[in-house]
Amino acid sequence: MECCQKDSDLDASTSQEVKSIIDRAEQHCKAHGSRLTTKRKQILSSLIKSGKALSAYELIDLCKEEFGGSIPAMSVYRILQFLEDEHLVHKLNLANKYVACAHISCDHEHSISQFLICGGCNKVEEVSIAKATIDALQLNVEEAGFRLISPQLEMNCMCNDCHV
Amino acid sequence: MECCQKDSDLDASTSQEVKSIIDRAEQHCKAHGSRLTTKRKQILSSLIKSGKALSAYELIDLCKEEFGGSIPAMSVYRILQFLEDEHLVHKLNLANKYVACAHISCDHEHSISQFLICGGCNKVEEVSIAKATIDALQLNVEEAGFRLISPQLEMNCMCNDCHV
DNA sequence: TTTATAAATGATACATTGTAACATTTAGCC
DNA sequence: GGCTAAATGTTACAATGTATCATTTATAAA
Repeated sequence: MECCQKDSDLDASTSQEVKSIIDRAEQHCKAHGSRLTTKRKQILSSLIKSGKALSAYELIDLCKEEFGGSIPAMSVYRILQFLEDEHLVHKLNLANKYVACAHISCDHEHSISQFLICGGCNKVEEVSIAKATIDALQLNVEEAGFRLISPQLEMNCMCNDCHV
Repeated sequence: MECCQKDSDLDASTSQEVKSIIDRAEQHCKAHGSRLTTKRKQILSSLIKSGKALSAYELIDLCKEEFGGSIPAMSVYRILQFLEDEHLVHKLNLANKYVACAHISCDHEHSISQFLICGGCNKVEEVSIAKATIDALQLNVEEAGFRLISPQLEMNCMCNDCHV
């Protein structure tokens, strides 16, 4: 098993695990001279706990449910932007949703990820792509006279739980 | 050169070429028991002429400019849905925009496409992916317990014209 | 040709998503 | 404490997308 691959049946992480990931995220921010504030922690841990891709407005509801106070939409978008800049969260443009990075707790830089998004329950798996596959796609890009900007592969899928 | 590969400097197709593609699209619809109405032709030919990815509202403006009468948003969305169902148009979810299929004039079924979307000018290239590459991605999907739904790869790029 | 029927389009109102601009609060530092 | 910058709140609005019902248009039957 890879260093940062989670167990298959571990979508709903225990609060202990969540806390550990948040701690790592906080260290990461501190090292970068930024701060993981309370609200930012709330958003991030909501994302981690859910194990799914969530929209900004779904996160508002979830945070209100779980932590009480309501966070305005504007703040949620700003916080998501911050978390994305810190590489703690990925924005999935296919679904207009956000998902916690699967690699917060590992030290290594991860390369291009392939995101599998379940159209039924919005569960997301972030898997890594073989270098040869990336190279093949990259070659297509260059041959067409383009350059890659956000090297992140998103695919609309159905997970086996949702697919009847 | 492949059967359906267009010349590199042919983004703004001549009206003759557009007409020819529209004719093919009309035949295609007739064969499927559907109709390519005037409004549907307007939307499709606007997309073909532009050679870019356009949003629904950009299409409204373009059609008004070019054909006079204004098409309500609701109709545009319905028409785009129709054209997508007929495989004449692809919806690019990354950009919330629509692009004419590059293969309207070829008979063969085309496989999974890789869409290169320029973040500067929204120019789009639709290229085909080697089977080995598709298989590699597909394998990742299955190993994660997912099934592919819309096998269409979209990538945020910059074209060489926009990239300074 | 006229009439019934379904398909296509129009109109209205509204839900959702996202952001600009400015005000206020909070945290860190002297 | 008091200063400064960062973070969050508030308001208003732009952009995108859809539900619902009304109207028009095309097709086929009488």
